[in-house]
Amino acid sequence: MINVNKYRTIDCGSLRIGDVGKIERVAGFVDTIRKLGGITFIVLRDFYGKTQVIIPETMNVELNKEDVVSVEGKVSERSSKNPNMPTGDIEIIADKIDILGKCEKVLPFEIKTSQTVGEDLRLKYRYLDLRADYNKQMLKLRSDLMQYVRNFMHDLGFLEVQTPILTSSSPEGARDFLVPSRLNKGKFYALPQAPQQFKQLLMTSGVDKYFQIAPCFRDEDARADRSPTEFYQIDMEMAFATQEDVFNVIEQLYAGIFEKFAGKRPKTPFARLTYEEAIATYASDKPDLRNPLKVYDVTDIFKNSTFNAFKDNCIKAICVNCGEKGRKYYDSLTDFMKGREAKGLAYVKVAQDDNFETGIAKFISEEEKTLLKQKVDYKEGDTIFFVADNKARVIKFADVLRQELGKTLNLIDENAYNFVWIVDFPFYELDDEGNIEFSHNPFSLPQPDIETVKKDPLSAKAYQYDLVINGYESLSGAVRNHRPDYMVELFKIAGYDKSVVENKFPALYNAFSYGAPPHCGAGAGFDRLMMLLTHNEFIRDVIAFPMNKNGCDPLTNAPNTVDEKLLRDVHIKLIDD
RNA sequence: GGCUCGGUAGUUCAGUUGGUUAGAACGCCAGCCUGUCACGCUGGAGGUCGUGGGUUCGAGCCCCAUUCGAGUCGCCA
Repeated sequence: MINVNKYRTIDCGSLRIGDVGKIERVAGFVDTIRKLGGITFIVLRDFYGKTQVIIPETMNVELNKEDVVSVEGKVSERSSKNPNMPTGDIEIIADKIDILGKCEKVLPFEIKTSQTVGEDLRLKYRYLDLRADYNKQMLKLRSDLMQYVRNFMHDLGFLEVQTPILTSSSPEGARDFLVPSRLNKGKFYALPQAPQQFKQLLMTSGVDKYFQIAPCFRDEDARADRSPTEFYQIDMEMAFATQEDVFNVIEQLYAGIFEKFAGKRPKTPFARLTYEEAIATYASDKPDLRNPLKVYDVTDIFKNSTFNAFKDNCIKAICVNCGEKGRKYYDSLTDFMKGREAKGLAYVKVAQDDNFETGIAKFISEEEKTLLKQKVDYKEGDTIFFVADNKARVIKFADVLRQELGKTLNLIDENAYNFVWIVDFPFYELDDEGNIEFSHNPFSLPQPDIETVKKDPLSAKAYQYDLVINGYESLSGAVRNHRPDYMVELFKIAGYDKSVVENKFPALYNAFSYGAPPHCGAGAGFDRLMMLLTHNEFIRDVIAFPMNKNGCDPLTNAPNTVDEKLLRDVHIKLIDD
């Protein structure tokens, strides 16, 4: 793979016992130095591997860790082999050493253990951090994955099209990054939050299948699993297609990806839940189905309850066997829930002969017990947890409780991957003032049809879908609304005039007025996929040069101030807040 | 913007009720060591305890302010 030249004749990962006797030259970074009296062992590391080099006493060369050197010498069989490294049977007896780049400074952290170091320091010295094996593997995986996706989509006849980076504010909901225009005073470009408009315009242009591994920009706050500022999306769209066609392509793509990069081909087709089912059964629209726990609505059972917290509230229950966990565990769960702004956490334990013990046992009547048995089917040894509050809050609490129980009781197989489509998202919802609002995005096709939606907007569904993997929203897509007349109707229901559609989304509205094919597609988070494949819970660990939580890059000091002159060029004057 | 937690050696951390000269591990430097591979052994250097103020005879520890960082909520089609 490497170029043979004056620096090296072979990489550091390839030499084997059969190469003994050859004269070879290797180049790389000094990984470790072990000096034992007259003999010095160094391990040389390049992108491809590591090779041990012997430096004879007679050579008299001063080396530090991380020096970049080129070494020539004879490949020899080791007298004590190391079965833990691929090149462990051999070593190179150095004959000549050229120091190509000296590491003059004390390293800010040890390369091997950079994962334990504070993130800002790692990012400031990202070029050192990336020298670590795990980061090189990450970069390699990223490259291979990108190549795989590209080949797969291309082979299926999808056309890769680059869409603009400097564009106009798009109809997504996040804050835009703005770029001032020098040639157009007072005007701004926006960086795309996704190529949404362009891919739909491509459909209108007659492109049949489009894809792109697209950079997306959103000026929002970061999370552990969410990169601020910029991330990559596998973006695709198909004309004259249905939801089933998209599912089919995505399932094949993901099955292939997980077969190749995770060693396990998931069963297709993937499971499906409607949004309603997901909320009812798992209290989440992105449930981690590796977690077997279910959430039961027991509001009706306790409508006459004497327990204060249950009065006039929505109540959800989770039933689980907590094994030998004692009082301390229940207290810690209560604290956890209070930390999430729940008022408390009620529970009962099911003892012998289905008797209820501890917690709120004395508040539960025989009748309620019977109904509870029918609903959650508890067994001896189980604990039934209850959360009570208004409906929206109780769903949130049941969700975090279900996740916490799954985690702390080790109910989740960390090596498993679980795929589930969440379909039929509601089209509209009520906002806090009781007005009808779009629930997600207003540009998907309503189902079953426009007439039904007009009659009963709140029960209307959208042809909108997410693919959830292990509780992560990994992909999101929709059957798009390609009918301008529907657009106007749907906006009208949410209280927007026709002019809003025409003025705020002129490109799509106008384009569709010239005849557009029905189309649908999806956008899949590339970085999220990397996290799943590497079992990493921090998105910044799967990006070559990530920004920190505050959208800063400590390495390049971005974002930074600029010269007054540059500001004048783009007609910008800074004001003090 | 809110909430929670944190900032002590190059790095990761410990530091008791407020009490002498602030410790450990790894890294770094020097010496010893010819088969190590997380080499080993001996010694050494390295600190404005984030910053400012306060309480106190005395503050790494208590109080106030401030700043930086992590997580989270808001936000994130």
